[in-house]
Amino acid sequence: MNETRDRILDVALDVLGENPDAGMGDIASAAGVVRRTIYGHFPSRLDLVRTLTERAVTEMTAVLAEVNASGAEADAAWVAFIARVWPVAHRYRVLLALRRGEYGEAIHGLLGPVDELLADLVARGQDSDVFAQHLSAGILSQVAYGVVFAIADSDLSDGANGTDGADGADGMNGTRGARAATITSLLMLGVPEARAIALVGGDEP
Amino acid sequence: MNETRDRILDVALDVLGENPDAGMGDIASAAGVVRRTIYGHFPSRLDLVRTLTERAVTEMTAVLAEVNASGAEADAAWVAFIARVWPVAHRYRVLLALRRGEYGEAIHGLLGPVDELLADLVARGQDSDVFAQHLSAGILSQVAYGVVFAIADSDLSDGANGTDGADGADGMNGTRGARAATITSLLMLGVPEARAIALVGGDEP
DNA sequence: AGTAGGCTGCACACCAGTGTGCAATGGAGA
DNA sequence: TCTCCATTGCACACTGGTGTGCAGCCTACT
Repeated sequence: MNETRDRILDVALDVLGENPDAGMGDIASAAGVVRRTIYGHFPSRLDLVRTLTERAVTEMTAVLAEVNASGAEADAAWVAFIARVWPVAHRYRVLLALRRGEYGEAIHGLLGPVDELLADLVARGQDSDVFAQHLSAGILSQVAYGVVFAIADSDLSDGANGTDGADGADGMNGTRGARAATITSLLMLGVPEARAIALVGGDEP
Repeated sequence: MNETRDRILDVALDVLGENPDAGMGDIASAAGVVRRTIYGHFPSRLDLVRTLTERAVTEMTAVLAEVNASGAEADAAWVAFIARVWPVAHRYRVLLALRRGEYGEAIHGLLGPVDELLADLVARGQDSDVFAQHLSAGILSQVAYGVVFAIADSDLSDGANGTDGADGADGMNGTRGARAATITSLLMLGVPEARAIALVGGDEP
């Protein structure tokens, strides 16, 4: 039930990910609904953004916790993480964008769990000497995370971004992008190129 | 001459770098001036932002052109570039922030020269096999550039951010940050860790 | 058929930011 | 001292976004 509410959330995730300053009007029309309707589901814009962030954080932490508990080496866990996250990378991009948006301060707290799990993973890799130590785990994880989504933004041209956000397409460039993003982030984490390519599957050049 | 105008530009660079949505009021008070005064120098907010961007682009392209023409290998040139840019990294951060701001579209064109020079440098490195080729030169250069300033943002805590933005302090953490940012970006560009450390000077751990 | 609930399409009030006009102030140089 | 000029401190109009109220409508369910 609550089909409309879900669609609003879905669309808002996309719209705000692209432009954190998008107004209720933009979100509404993108969701094929009138502005007034959104206020029927969310009392305020902040409330919508908060709900949105909570949902994204929940999904992210689930993936991270699972990958983190798999017992794999940190670099392999990182690869698994990117592989799991990549198909909806443009979705989670909102986590980056919202920090800089209007009430980024209010949102920042919600992102704590994600930051923590990412830092844990990187710290684990640094402890077992598979990740470099030029930067603290906290900063390194944030930057690596940012790199992945920066590549997601530029590489896959987001495909058809029409009215409905039906994203079933893991198209070819999506796969290529995933490979590039994984390798690049691994390199940045200090994993040697040979090992990175081995981890990601040494297929095509 | 035009001391006030210069101070406005300086301060605006900082303020907008931190928050691209800052209003004329914020900039004015940060510059120790009343809002009305800014309109005496710049007819509109867009005009201020454009002037600002042009100035930043000019300085950046100067550094890049010089480093690019030095004849050094691409990785060494990159190191020189970061070394030159780092002391005022938080200043040039505006180039990243403005792309996402209100009229990022209008600004994007101004940044062309910087993007081009960066991509040239990276492409040169890829051609001579010192940089990795998982990503196109265009994307790789942008991401590496972003990484450097992301680290600048998080590492040096921006020091005293009081009323006047007098930034004479290249303090200790600034130097450490520069080293970390250079190594990290080199790793991401595909330079082996040993070579990266050699390039940056293999001093302390 | 009747009814309930979600959606619509207006109408507002409100606020924050932009850009302008104009008189007053105050300091630096002729 | 007088004058210029930048800066100030108001005033205002305008815009665009938020959030609310209310009457109507349309659909699904009974």
